[in-house]
Amino acid sequence: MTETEIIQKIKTKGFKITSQRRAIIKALLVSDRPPTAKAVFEIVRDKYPDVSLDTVYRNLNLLARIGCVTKINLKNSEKSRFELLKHHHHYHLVCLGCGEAVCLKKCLLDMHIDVLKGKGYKIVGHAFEIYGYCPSCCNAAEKSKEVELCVK
Amino acid sequence: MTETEIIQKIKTKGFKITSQRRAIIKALLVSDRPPTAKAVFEIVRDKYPDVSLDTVYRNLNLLARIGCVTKINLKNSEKSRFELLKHHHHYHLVCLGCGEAVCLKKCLLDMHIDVLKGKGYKIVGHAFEIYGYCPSCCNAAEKSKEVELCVK
DNA sequence: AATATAAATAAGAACGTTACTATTTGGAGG
DNA sequence: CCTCCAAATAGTAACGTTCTTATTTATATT
Repeated sequence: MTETEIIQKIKTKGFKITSQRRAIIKALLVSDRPPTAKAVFEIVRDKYPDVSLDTVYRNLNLLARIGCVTKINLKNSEKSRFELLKHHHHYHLVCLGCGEAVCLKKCLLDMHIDVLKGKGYKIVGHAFEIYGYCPSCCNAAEKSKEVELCVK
Repeated sequence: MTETEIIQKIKTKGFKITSQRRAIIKALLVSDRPPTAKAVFEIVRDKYPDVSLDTVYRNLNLLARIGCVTKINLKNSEKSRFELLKHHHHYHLVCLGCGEAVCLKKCLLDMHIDVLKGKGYKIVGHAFEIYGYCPSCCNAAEKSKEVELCVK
């Protein structure tokens, strides 16, 4: 999404445009990979030294709620990352070793979602992530006695 | 899983059996719905007043890593819950209004997982949750200007 | 049974994120 | 251009979870 589209959406929803909010959106746009809240905070602070971390979180979560941003919540207590909504949203296999994400085609949620919508549910989001180790990390993992397949 | 099976698995993996660890497993077994870490902590503390919350977390996470427990990480910063592994694992639609979870049949992950395993990935877990509002909560949600479908 | 060692523990600090409160600000209507 | 009010903000406290460190404990080996 472009800055203009995001601003437009915020206005449509009845929220206000503040300078901090603009700066947070810009920070998302200039980040190459989905940034953490703290990374956004540091970018915004260059221009607005008094901005609070709370403001950054509040706005990132707002953008997620109105559908401009996807909040990527990896398990294992890693920090959340905030990804600008792409038109072709997809899912990932996240390697717990190196952190790299392999893209998966989206092809399996629609059935459930359609059924639920038909029954009067309102769907606002979903999480679908597979966790594991990529081949090059498997050697290291092999030495650990903890690693095991959860899904047969 | 039974207590004996869990203990056996811990031993197999080379970890030790401590009294706190036993008490944590028992707490999982007596809980009707998957408990939070704090709930486990309070049960265990009845018998071991000096147990630390850290110990509870450490052990619950260990049980998750060795495949005895599923860690349920709802978005929106709710607390994690820890569910003893059932043989027929399934997924949920979690209502953000009332918190109720509707069970979904498991029928869609296997394809991806098989492909990945064929390529040498080691799968240790996954997250699959749909977030939204159930019909009876939709009325309340209707009044909010924030609610919107993310998935068309 | 005594010993050695890796693992587990308690206590508290640290981290990521959200909640609270008093103050400031955007933007709609006069 | 003013006024007004809901919304947004900064600052800080609180919450859930993990990390660090020094101490204790479980288990294997003698």
